Amino acid sequence: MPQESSSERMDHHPQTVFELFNEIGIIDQLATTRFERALPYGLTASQFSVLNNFVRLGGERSPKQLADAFQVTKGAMTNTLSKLESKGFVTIRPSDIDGRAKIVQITQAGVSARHEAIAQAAEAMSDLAGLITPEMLSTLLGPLRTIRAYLDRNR
Amino acid sequence: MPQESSSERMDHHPQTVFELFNEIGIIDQLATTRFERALPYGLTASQFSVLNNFVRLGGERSPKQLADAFQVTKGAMTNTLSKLESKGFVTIRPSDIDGRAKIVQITQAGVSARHEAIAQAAEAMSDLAGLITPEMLSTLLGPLRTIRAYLDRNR
DNA sequence: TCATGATAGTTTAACCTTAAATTATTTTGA
DNA sequence: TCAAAATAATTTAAGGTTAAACTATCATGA
Repeated sequence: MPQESSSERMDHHPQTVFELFNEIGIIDQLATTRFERALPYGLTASQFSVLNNFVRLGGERSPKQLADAFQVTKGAMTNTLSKLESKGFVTIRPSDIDGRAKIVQITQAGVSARHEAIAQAAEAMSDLAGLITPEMLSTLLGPLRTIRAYLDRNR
Repeated sequence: MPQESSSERMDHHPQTVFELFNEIGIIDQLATTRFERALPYGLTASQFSVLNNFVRLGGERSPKQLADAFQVTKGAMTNTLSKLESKGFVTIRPSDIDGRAKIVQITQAGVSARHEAIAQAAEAMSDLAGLITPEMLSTLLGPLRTIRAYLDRNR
């Protein structure tokens, strides 16, 4: 008899789902603020993410690819990349094979900046590594990835 | 022998902490966008939260109390409340006992708007109630509350 | 081939947020 | 009592984001 005795528990379920997103929203805000305060060169979290992505994955990417990877609009990525370019942390050149596209590449200065950023951010976040145990992490990451993937698929 | 054999696993710990906040950030963005699309009267998530808070907890509160409760600056709350006031969903009057303070109260129209918002948001989020099981919820909420409380205490 | 539609990137306007400066009022303590 | 500090709310400036409009370039298929 599916969904028969759903009254008591299911009635509260939407409320706690709402609460889940509420906690997530507050954590995002507090963690982002804390993180950005620690970043050098006036880097924002978005700018750092782009640098980090280039160092971790290597290679070159177009603004469109970056926008998709970071779930922001193309306009937002145009803005982020122009900030990074004026700081000398990326170069942007037109694509040879697609006249509409551009190609973004990290510079040596960008690699260094990312390195410093990692160091200072790790410093600022080190207390959290004490609070958040590896057990908590593995407990949280799985379900959160599932939720993120679903929201991403169905937007 | 505490933290002796920490090399392998602990070396990855900061990275996964970072990944945790990354997942949280993306979920927040996707969930907020989805949620706000469903809200009536052009309500933002912030505006809805204020209405919801008044309905759930009742009573009256000052802008400062609301700002603290929702982790935003007083300036942001001034903005949110003025939007709600111009929509007729709250009233704002000066306090009798403290000349610096104001007192905010929800209106009947505000209560109705919140009711409609709940209904439409539940509709838009109903698929998530299927994905996010009660077990996932109880698994996630505890640790997330711990992290949120810590970040809140140490900002 | 060539018109139509799709795609990449930029720009603009609108909105929300923070941080800081400002005004007004209350609280504190010498 | 009263000057100094603290508090409440607003305003301003600056920054980031989205959505939509716009330009330029490619891809499709009749």
